[in-house]
This record gives sequence, C-alpha cells and structure tokens, in this order.
Amino acid sequence: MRTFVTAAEAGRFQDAATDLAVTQQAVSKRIATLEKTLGVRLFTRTARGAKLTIDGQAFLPHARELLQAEARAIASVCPGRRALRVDVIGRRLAPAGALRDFHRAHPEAGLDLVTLVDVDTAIDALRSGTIDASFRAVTMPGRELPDDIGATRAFDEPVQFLTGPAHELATARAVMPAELAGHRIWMPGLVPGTESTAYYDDLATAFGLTIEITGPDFGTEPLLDTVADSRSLATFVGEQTRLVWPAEHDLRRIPLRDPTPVYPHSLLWHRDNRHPALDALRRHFGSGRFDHSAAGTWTPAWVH
Amino acid sequence: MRTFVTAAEAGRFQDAATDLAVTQQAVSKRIATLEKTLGVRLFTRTARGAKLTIDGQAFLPHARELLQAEARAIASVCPGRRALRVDVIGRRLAPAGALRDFHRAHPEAGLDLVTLVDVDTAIDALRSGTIDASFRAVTMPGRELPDDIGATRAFDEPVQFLTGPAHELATARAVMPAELAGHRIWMPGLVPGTESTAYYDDLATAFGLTIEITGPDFGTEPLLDTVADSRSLATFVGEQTRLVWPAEHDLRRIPLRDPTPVYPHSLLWHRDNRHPALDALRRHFGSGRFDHSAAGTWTPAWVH
DNA sequence: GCACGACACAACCAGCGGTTGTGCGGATAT
DNA sequence: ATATCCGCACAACCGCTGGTTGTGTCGTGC
Repeated sequence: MRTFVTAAEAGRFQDAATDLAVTQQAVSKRIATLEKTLGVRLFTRTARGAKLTIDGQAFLPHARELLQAEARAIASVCPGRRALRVDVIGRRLAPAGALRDFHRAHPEAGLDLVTLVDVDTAIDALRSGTIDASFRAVTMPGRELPDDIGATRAFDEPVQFLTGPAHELATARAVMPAELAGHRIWMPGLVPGTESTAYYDDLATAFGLTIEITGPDFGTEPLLDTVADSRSLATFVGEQTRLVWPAEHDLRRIPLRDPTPVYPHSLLWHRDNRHPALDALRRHFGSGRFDHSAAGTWTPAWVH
Repeated sequence: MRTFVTAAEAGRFQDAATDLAVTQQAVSKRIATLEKTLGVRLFTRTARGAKLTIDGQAFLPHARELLQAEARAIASVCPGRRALRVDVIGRRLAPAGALRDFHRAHPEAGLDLVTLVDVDTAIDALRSGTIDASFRAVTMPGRELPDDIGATRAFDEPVQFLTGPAHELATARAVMPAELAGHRIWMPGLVPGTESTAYYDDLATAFGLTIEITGPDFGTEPLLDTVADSRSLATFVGEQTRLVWPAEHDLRRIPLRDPTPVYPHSLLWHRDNRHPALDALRRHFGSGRFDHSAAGTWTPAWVH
C-alpha cells in the first residue's frame, strides 16, 4: 500500500524506489502483485513514468486512508505521545456517551476508551500512566481517594427501573424507590467489591430493597431476554445507558421519583499526568455545567 | 492485524487459530511479532486463554478500523459491486463539493471521485463502465451527445474574476464582463480541445476579451503566486472553487454582473448502467433544485 | 536512427512465516 | 496435595515470499 501511494505521488517507479530505499524492480514487483490480487490495473505504464488508471485514482484515497489508520493504530499505543486514554465503566454507558460530546468539542485530541473492573484498578492504571483519566463513583466507604489522584464530580445519571411488558409496574409513569420493596430486582452483572456494587447496595439498604446478584453474568443480552419475558423480574439501568435488544422485546424504562437516585460519575486523574489533552477534559467536565445537587435526588452518603 | 482482532474476539489463541485456519503456534508468533514491533504487550496470557491489556483495548478499535479500511479499499476497485464512481473536473472544484452534499444525504452509497481530462474520455469511460457518472459542460459545438449517454443540467456556477491586491480592479465590488476587455486574463491550466476551454473561448468571444493560455501549467499554486503579485495579470475562477493559497497572499474574488457568466455543470451517465446508487445521484441533481435560467446569467449558445 | 530513460522479466538467494514437536505454568478435578 | 488437562511459548525445520542483480523491451526525443 505504501509503495502504491508513493508511486502514485512520485509518478515514476524509479523515484518511488529511491524514496522507499529499494530497487525499481522491487517497486515494479510490489505494484504487479497488488494489481494481481486486486484483479485490476492501477497504473498505465508510459515511457515517462507511470500514471494512475481510473481504478488507481479511485483506489488512491482508500490506500491513503489505510496508511493513516495504521499510523493512528500505532500512535494509540505509542508510549509518551499516545492519544488521551480514558477508562469508562462500559462502552454503552453514560461516560462513553459524554466522551463522545467531548470528542466533538475537541476533535483535535485523540481519544481511546478502555474499561477496567473497579476504582482500585483504575487508580493503579492512573499511577502507572497506562490511562489518563477514569470515570468512577468515588469514594467507597473506608477507601478515601489518595492525595496523588484528583477528582471532579462530572455528572449525575438518574437510575431507571427496567421491566418487561408483563411486569406489574410496566405501565407506571414513574415509581418511588420505596415502592420497589418486595419486587425482585436482578443485577447479575455486579462484581462484588466494586464501587458500583457499593452504590446499589446502599440504594437497596436506603429504601429497603433486595437486589439479587445470584447467577452467572452472561452479559446484557440474556439479562434483557429474561427481564423482557418475566412478570416479576426487573433490573436497574442508567438513564443514559444505551441498550440494544432484539426488536421483538418490549422493554420499559420507568423513571424513579421522590427521590430520584442518581449515579455520581466522577472524573479521576493523576496529578502528575501532563498529557496535553487532560486539561481540556477536566475543563469540559469540571466547568459546572452539570447540576450536582438537584433537588429530589438521592446519592449514597459516602459520595463526595 | 486480522489475527489480533480475531484473537481479541475469541479470547483464546487456539480458537482464533481455527478461525483463521492456521495452527495455534502461528497465532502466537503473529501476536508476538506484533507486540514486538509496537513495543507494548497486547494480551495477558492466562491459563484460560488470553485477555486484552489496556494497550490492547485501546489498540483494538484502531485495528478494526484498519481492516474496514482495507475492505473499503478492495471494494473500491471490485468490478461489478464497487462504489459509485463519479468523474469530477477537479477535486477542489464545484462538482466535488456538490458530491459531498450528496454523500451526506446518502451516506450508505459508497462514493469514489476520479478526474478525467475531457468529455470524450469521460464518455468512453462511461461506456466501458469504469465510471458511473461525470460532471461536464455539454455539449461542445459539433459534438452532440450520443444517444446512449443521458445528461441533466445539474447546477450553474457563477464565474468570478480573481486578482491580486495591486490590480486595478482589486477593490471593485463587482465588474461587468465587458469591462474586462483589454485586461490580461491568464488561464494556463486550460487544455485545448476540452469543453472548459470551449466555454472560456466562447466567453472571451462574447465579451471581446483576450484569454492567454500561453506558458506551461505548473498547477494552481504558481498561478496564484503570479496573480497575487501582479498589477495586470488576473484569472477566472469558479465561485465554488476552493483555492488554497499561502497566508501572505491577498487574493480578491470579484463577482461578475450584467450578465453573470455561469459554468453549466451537467451530470452525464450511461443509459445501460444499472448501478443501484446512480438513480439516487440522478434524483439528487435532477430534481430541479437548481435554477437553470436565472435572469442576468450568460452561457454559451451551445449549452443544453 | 540512435541513445536514453523507464518499466518488465529472469535467475538467484536470504529470511520471513508457516508447520510439527515439545515444554511450561496455572486452574481444575480427584 | 497431587494429578491432569488446557492453553500458550519455544525450538527446529522448511517452503515460498519478496528482495537483489542483470538484462530485455518499448516509447520518446535529440
């Protein structure tokens, strides 16, 4: 590919060969094999060089795009000058969506999303420099943030109740958390020891709920399958969480009111991190554009 | 790259190997060499398979993008089911910009842009099926369109007068074409025998102008250099033409009025062409959204 | 008409990238 | 606690890809 682009730009195989530090015959062979694999002629050979055919013209921008994609891929893991790497809880959850907004606002800053299991792993990764920022709920009881980690309350996400069409509360416009006492709430994805588990534990205690985390976690699809078909089983889901479920499933998002439990997404970073785009990220999420203390909301007492 | 993506999806080198129809050892070697060239570890090897590291997680979407770019590149030259291929006069000229609008409206249709020298070459390419459509000014005198080629007047582009800051007309709000008689108009890019040359020849004749096409064509940059520094040399340029010139150059676009010469861009296609996206393209440009007969405009008499 | 420039073809060879065979370590089972 | 299995890494081997040098061919320009 690189040979093709170089030859197309140079207009002569000879010049491309010197650019690439190989012989003219090597360039000729590379182009020939590329043409053979594609099944089309890319150059018309003339006495004064090689000109692109129509197919070659159409192919050229795609070849350039391929080389750029390669450069981006390499840059994404290049230590030191790689793109800003942010840990989100999951790619379909609210922080990932919020980062899309940030990326639209700052397209010049490269952005890579990774997912880690819990806040402790995230802090280790922040310290080692493998990630630059992390969206977490801080801090869990008994685990205050260390001094070298900075944190901003980024935004709050209302929690919703997700049911199938046959569920008793399926047609409710909204429900109070206390009304859910006695209902079966199933969250098999919760990993013990993580801060999101601490959040939902506190939520359950505060309103007298019982959350079942029994059973293996097969991912969201089987969970949604089960919830959609059940008259009694339901689950919690963030308002911003993008769920993909088969078209035949009819799932209902029921808002919670009086109070509305909100999940507190905080932005964490390491104070020694000098990544150029990190400042912009902090400003984007720490500029007070989110209301952290809306009336009628609930968070665990340990939330900053 | 494909091995990396497959292994990341499978979670086990073994499974990836069977998917790729090679041995596990080959996969192991490929991943090892990839890690070596990148200088980072992409997988953590466990007893139950291989999991992505943080670097691997960040690398994965870029690797996927690379494979997709490869697929698009191949598809762009795949005979039969390739993307819609449209001939524009130049990548910075009005048809290319108009096609960007079309691509925004129909993102599902792949689109490749190529450039051919003149309408005859374009018609040959349309007949042979190497291109699907062409933007041209039709028809030149004495060269009516053949029956197997369809044409629609797509849109008209006003012609402007481009001068440097020292030119006599640099500060004019607008000029009449007839006022340009006696001024030096330089268009070294015009190729004799092409329809755009025929257009400007007619324009010159109609208003008593003299257009110099002397001197070799070194591209737009040297042309703009010369025009920017000259007190007497100027040139014609399409209103939609995107020119890139160094910041130190101060070029002026002077609109033409009474009448406004417009360049008639027509869309050409072959009547036997059954490309699925060609219909959409014809509808996009043939739906009467452009005013073809605005008062006060001028076109050569031979324009359809 | 001849020299020159540019690409293609032929022969040759190193090394990349595959294979088979085996070793090693962690997780599970007995 | 120990045996067993599963999955990945390492070693040896080898064919074929992809490079080199040398030469041929063709169109262009003096």
